[in-house]
Amino acid sequence: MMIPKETHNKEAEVLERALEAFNKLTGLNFMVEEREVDIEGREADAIISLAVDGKVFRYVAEIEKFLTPVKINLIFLKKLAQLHPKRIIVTDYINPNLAEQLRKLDIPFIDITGNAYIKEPPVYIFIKGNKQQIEVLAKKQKIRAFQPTGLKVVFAFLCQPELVNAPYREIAKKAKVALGTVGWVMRDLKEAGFLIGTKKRGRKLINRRKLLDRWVEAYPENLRPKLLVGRYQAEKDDWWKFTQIQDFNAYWGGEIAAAKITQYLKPEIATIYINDTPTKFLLHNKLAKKPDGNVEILKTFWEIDYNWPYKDLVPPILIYVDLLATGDTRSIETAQIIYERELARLIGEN
DNA sequence: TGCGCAGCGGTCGTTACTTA
DNA sequence: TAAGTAACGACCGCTGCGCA
Repeated sequence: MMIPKETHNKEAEVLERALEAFNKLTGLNFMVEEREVDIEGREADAIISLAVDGKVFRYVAEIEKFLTPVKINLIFLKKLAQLHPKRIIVTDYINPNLAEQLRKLDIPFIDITGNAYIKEPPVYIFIKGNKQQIEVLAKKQKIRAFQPTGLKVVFAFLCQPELVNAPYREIAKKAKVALGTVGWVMRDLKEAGFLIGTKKRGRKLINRRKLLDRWVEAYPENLRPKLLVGRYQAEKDDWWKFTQIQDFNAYWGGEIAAAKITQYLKPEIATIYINDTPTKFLLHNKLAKKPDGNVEILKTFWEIDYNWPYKDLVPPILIYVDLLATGDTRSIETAQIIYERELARLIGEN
């Protein structure tokens, strides 16, 4: 995929400034050894090294802008999969919550305000709480493909890649969006390097893994909150084992769906996607409204018939993203299992 | 300091027009 | 005639200002 020169310059600036801030604050010397290197067939932003007491620690620097909790969980997944040994996140700003999350997952980072986490025994550095600088390096671009309606279209494409060759009207129907939206999303996906071709020559979705990552980052922020009907509390923990969810025109998502597929997880939060108003479902399962309850009900947003044997579960992409959004280690590990079993073939990694 | 209102900008749906 | 594009308007959310 072609990456604009401007993007490279901004990433280089983030790296320079993060190293400068770290060195100034700690008195140590982090330096760039190589830029844009090929590591195990994947392009990495840079190799940086830190020399302490005659020892040199080398890291693959991954320059990330606008870090979110879900993005961190994705990074953790790659760490689990051992895609890059010893990677360090270099970013513009890490707030104290994100810093704690990174430390818990043992992911090293530095940012341009001097926040940092490095654990290389006997070296241990953890700096958080440095305030974000007012000037912003780059404004977060609003791309329609990753706005609420765009996310619905991209979800339909990820679940049914052949849908990109359907007429816009059919895409609009399957993704439950307006016709005009499809045109905007197609344009965005082409510009971002996720779609090639024309209706005449045939369109094709490319860089699907990266597209999935972008969707997973954007969904919890831009679409999921709009789907939430409410949170509820059940009388018993195992209530869900006795419910035929299809009778209510609904699907299990998140931890319950993951538990049913993998038997690896003991569900703590029940996520339900429902087509109709949930009144009958609530009454039947004796669910009471509670803001911090462990049952969350969301509206469905797709009309595609996903081809897999679990008719009472949401498509696996949705299970994957809901697990990543919960954030605990076991859920992230389960997300990785779902990815390997159900998603890798879908996005063409096998 | 907190609340409410107004204005503005962005998003998205509808519809009409263009193109093949 | 079907499919894609563009224009327009409605709606929603954010921000800033004024008032209590």
